[in-house]
Amino acid sequence: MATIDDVAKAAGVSTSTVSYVLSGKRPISAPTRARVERAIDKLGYRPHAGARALASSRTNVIALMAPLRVGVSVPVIMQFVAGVVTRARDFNHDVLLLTQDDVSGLDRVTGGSMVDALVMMDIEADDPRVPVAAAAKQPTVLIGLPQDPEGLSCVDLDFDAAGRLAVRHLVKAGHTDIALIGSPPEVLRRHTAFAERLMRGLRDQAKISGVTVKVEACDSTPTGASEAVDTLLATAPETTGIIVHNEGALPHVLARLAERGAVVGTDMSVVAVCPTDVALSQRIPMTSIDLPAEDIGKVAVDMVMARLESEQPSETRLLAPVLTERESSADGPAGPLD
Amino acid sequence: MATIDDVAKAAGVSTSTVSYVLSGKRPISAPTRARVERAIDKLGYRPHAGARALASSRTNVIALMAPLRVGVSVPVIMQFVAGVVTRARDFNHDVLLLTQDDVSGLDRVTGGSMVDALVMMDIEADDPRVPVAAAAKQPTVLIGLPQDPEGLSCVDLDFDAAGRLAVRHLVKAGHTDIALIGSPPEVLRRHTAFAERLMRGLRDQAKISGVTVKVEACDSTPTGASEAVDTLLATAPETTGIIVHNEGALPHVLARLAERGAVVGTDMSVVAVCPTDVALSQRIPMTSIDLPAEDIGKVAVDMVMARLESEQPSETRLLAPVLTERESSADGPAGPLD
DNA sequence: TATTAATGTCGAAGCGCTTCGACGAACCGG
DNA sequence: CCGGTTCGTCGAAGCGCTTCGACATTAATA
Repeated sequence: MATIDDVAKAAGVSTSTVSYVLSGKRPISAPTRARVERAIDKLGYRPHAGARALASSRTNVIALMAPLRVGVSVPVIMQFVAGVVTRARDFNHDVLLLTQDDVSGLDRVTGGSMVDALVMMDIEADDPRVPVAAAAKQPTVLIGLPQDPEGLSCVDLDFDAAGRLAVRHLVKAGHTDIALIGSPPEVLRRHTAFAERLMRGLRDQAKISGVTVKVEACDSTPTGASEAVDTLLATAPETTGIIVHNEGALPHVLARLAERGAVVGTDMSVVAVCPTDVALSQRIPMTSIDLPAEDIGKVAVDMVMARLESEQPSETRLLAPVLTERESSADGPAGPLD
Repeated sequence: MATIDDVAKAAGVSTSTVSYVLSGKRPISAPTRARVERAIDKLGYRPHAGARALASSRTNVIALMAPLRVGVSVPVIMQFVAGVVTRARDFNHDVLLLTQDDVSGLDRVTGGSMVDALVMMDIEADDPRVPVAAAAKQPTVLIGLPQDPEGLSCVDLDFDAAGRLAVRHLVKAGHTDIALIGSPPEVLRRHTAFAERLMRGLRDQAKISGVTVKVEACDSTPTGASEAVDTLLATAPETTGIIVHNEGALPHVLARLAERGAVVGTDMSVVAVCPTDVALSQRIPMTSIDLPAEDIGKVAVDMVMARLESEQPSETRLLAPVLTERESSADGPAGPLD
């Protein structure tokens, strides 16, 4: 491999000049720059990342912690990941992927200065990674909202507002008996932030609107979905509006409803909280509140890069939920409220 | 951040001694080692990855190219990824994730010595990345089989054998009219290796067994699956055995078959080629040939690490397919052949 | 007991890059 | 026409680590 000195020699300049051509941190005359550039691609020179990291204390790598936990939809995780990776490249950064949610990986990459910054997904209310990340010298952005962000920046869909929006939508259409088919029990047991926030929004709005909301946890399997639907139909047969917040279970919930004779979009209104592509690839185009996973990933990178470039106060960005009406919801027994 | 010199000073030894304690490359007496180790965790010392990379020309990072292409099942990709990441950690390596299939990313990370080795997924017959990887100084393992591996190691399920096995299984059960519902047209257009190999195996065995195999490409959408099923039933109504090689379409294929009145496991035998968990999470437990994605990922890492530790000739490892009978297949019109 | 071989530790020379201060040359206004 | 800028370039000092050769010690061998 050619080194910067080889390039300097070939171009007849000093190494620092080559470095400045590369970084643009000092003015270089056009002819010199041209000579250097010619030498660079004649030799096929690539700066050594480690040497660069050592000298500049910048790695141009960010870490992405994307725990592959049971109960969370893998395609949705990947949408976040894709957003992060894509946007990181726009900032000339690469992504180091950590799939275990252990704290050890975290301080390996931060302590060892392997990365310039951190993005962490799937944050729990009381996540052990948060204090560790807060103590690191690298800026961190959380996708999700812990109880105490400890000065870290956060970004997520405003699930609280999403919950309220979903209920309002159903109430406005005349539904008074509403249910949530939610995350798998494991997810709730972990106090995953987004699940709890949606439920809070739901309940708050239900109280305000004076309607009932029955909550049913649901495994992301055909069986789990069937059970959830069955117990719902058994314990709250008057239900006419269902909110589904579980990408994996959604198709099976719809299938079970069909088997049980409930016609979605007529007898039963269903609002999904999920990425748009998931909403559209069901048997019926679903009325849904979009979970803009890829965008959130991109915003996370934007935020973390901003903090890298200049000291900035931490901020929390909650994206406003957008509900799109499609064919899975209709007016309820009380008729449209206008 | 504490440096190795700080540790040396604190322990009253030279820096090289600290280094040798860390690497174990030279014998160090127990008391010295103890003093050094105490100093290390008193200071919270972490070696600087860049400095280490520069001095040792080892980064302890491997690159994983996992292009997120249309038509390939995201959960399946993630199983490969999970296998790679997990196993890499066993070798004390982290994973740099590249999701674009462009060659530029490839030589950024190899040329810049950002990684020690490479694992590339989703290999096409004539993949432009292959020659580039072959020219890199880092060892590379391909998950998939290009036309010309150019001295690189490869690992994959033996799709050729899988195709033959699937046909043999159906023929033995008395089916003579067999069909494949395969990958999406985009995947075939890209000449993705595994899709073509499965089809080759299928056809070879069909010729040998004297049966017909109708091949139907299939989008991984409800519509795509329905269309595939419909045209199959229209153009080859005598079909009694179907092989499905398309994780995304599988549930929709089964749904459509049900709608069309074909009882899977009785009228119609279906063999899936997919990961076991996918086979088990269908409406019926599917007879399937396992695609051991996570294992393949792990093997890829094992192979690449072996080449890293000692110069070894390249090898191609094709995992033997295993068919597990479950409830989606049964004897056909000609009855069991024994 | 003299000789050789481990064993344990140190010092110093890099690894390839960035960056700071310095310096000559060209350029400005007064 | 001269002091003060600005521009373009250079040299050298690190960044924090690994690793090689050297050098004492101590243990094993004859």
